[in-house]
Amino acid sequence: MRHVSIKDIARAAKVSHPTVSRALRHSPLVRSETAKEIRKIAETMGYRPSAIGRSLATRKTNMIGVVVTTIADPFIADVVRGIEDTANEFGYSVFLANSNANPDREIQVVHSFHERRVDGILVAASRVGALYVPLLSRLRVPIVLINNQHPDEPDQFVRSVMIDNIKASSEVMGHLIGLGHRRIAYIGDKSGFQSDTERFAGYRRSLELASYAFSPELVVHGDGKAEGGLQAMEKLLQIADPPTAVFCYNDMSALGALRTLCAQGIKVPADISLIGFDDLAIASYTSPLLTTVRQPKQQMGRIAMQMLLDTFSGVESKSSIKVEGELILRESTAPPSRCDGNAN
Amino acid sequence: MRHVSIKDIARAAKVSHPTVSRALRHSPLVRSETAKEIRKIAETMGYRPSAIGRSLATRKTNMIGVVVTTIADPFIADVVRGIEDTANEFGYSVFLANSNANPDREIQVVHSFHERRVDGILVAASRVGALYVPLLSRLRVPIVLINNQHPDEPDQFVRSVMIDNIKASSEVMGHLIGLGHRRIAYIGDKSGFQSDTERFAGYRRSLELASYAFSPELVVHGDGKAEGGLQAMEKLLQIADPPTAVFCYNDMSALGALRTLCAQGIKVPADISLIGFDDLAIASYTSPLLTTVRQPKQQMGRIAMQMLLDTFSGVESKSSIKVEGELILRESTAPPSRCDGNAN
DNA sequence: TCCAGTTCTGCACACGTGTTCAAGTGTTGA
DNA sequence: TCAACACTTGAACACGTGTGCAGAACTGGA
Repeated sequence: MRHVSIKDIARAAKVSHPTVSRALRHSPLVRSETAKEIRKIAETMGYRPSAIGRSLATRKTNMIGVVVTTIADPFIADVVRGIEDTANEFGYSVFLANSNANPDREIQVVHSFHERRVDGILVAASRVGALYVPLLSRLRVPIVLINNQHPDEPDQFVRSVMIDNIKASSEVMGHLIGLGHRRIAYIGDKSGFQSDTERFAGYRRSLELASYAFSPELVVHGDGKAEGGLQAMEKLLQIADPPTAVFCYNDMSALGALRTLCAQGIKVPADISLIGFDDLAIASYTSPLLTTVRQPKQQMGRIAMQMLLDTFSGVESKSSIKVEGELILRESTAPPSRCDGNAN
Repeated sequence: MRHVSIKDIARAAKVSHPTVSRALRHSPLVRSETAKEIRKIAETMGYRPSAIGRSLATRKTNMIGVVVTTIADPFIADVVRGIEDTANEFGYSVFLANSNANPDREIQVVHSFHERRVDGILVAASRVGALYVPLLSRLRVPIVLINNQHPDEPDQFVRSVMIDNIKASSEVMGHLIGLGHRRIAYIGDKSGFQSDTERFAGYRRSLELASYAFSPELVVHGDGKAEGGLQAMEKLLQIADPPTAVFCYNDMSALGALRTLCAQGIKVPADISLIGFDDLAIASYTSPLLTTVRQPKQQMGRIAMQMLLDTFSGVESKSSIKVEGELILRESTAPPSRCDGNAN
């Protein structure tokens, strides 16, 4: 016999297994001396109740599934940390699954979570395919999306927590415009991601509010990673009238952009101002230190998990929560040095 | 009824549930037309077998537990990615648990994994407490430690995969010494971690082989994170005869050190050479690009998971695997510029 | 001593699956 | 026609836990 079971201690304590079950769960239905004795024996025998057996009986697994694009993304890693902390605190275990942005893999992950009968699912992937959420929602399992507004009509099973991208984006632009920049570029993620779309919307709207021209050539798409930012910046430097400031979709892109600038001997912020998004740990260790928007990453994870817990306990809660970003001014932005091409 | 069970399709197909079980598992014991019919019905009814029920019957959960110090560490995140990829490929799901280097939490995690009856455990934490491994090994569950040699006597349940620290460390020192450096500092992790101890041992031995003096003031302990590297570097710059080269325990420490150097206007590598360990993605985006030792992080995760799979299938395999690091020469090292203090 | 009420305990079943074994059906050859 | 055999199926049980319900044991009062 591999593991000691409830019946083993029942035998040792000369009682029936339901009595053991009750004693260990501190049920008032069992005489306190008996309970104490049983607990002592269980302790001695190193008994640990099987979550498998319990799950089968209670139809609750106390497990949640977390699907991420890749855990190697520092932003996601921080979110997952918040999730896991909270989950652990409330006795839940988390399954981690990387989708690698691969649709087949995503479907496989959903099936896997389904078969394991997770109590809830958290999604911290940059993209939620059209196929994906419907598939998830058919599971009739509570789901919370992180930085991924649900595209379809409201669904009783799908909730979300996200950052107020438009507002944060407007603050970024307000800062740059306030410094005197007029030719401001935007380095985005791959198109189609909600976060990117919204941050870009804030960028565009800020230009309009300031009555500055929108130049399509100043918008370049990266891939949300350093390499994409690096290449995007190279493109921006090739245009006839390059920008004096660059707003990057996220810090990793900014890091890549910074690399390109540094390699070409362009000074930041003297020649070009650079601003990121996320406030990854690394943004405090670049040269110059990166001005960026702080996302409460870990807290977003905690909130998402808490929303799930609320759903489990039947607590009424909002189906969507928006958190605020915070503009962190460091060293990578300054007033433009050279004369603006189209000054009036 | 919440989920459709095997009995539901048995009823629908007018057969008994064992037949359904066999049909779905493609057992040759069931007539092929019957099996086909059953599978069709199962498909239609959206049936997904319950892993809970299956686990109870088979006494295998196809789940593994992964305990890490914190998933926010980029090195660990990459290792976990390799683990999860391989696990997923073979139908295993992974539980992720952050210990946060908190002993209470570690014990809790072990209990949690035990109750969930995971088939195996992977540990990618920087430190394995004296309390920790014995507790784990009492579970009689296969364990693979990553970059954490098991301290005690050989244990049939505990295996390990790790990088050859001494060799890599010697290569680093060989490179620096070859460039002409004599005063080489070492910025370590917190004391007591095996990786740190071994890398330091390589450092020390290389000095001896070159017949260079070992100066205790050139050894400073950080915390394995950027902040620790930053502070350690500040200390090194305060000593009377500062080093001409610094070997950092890992890239995060190097990043912090680089920040200090940059802030004080010290040029890398012109004034001081800097070298890291890990080859995190970010090492390719610093200024200057960081010379470092590449650890095959994702591959180490894959190997560790594969060792676990081998154990499950009873394949004989080594109880300890050592992988090689690779010195990646980039821009942060150069010959020393100033005269060595104690030239002979 | 007996009865009613309270406190405690165990039987039986449920949860969803896999497996052993016996029995059923059909086929072939004598 | 019957036996031997292969093929197919289902009854029964196991895995480990939780729970409704009946009944046992105990307590207190008349």
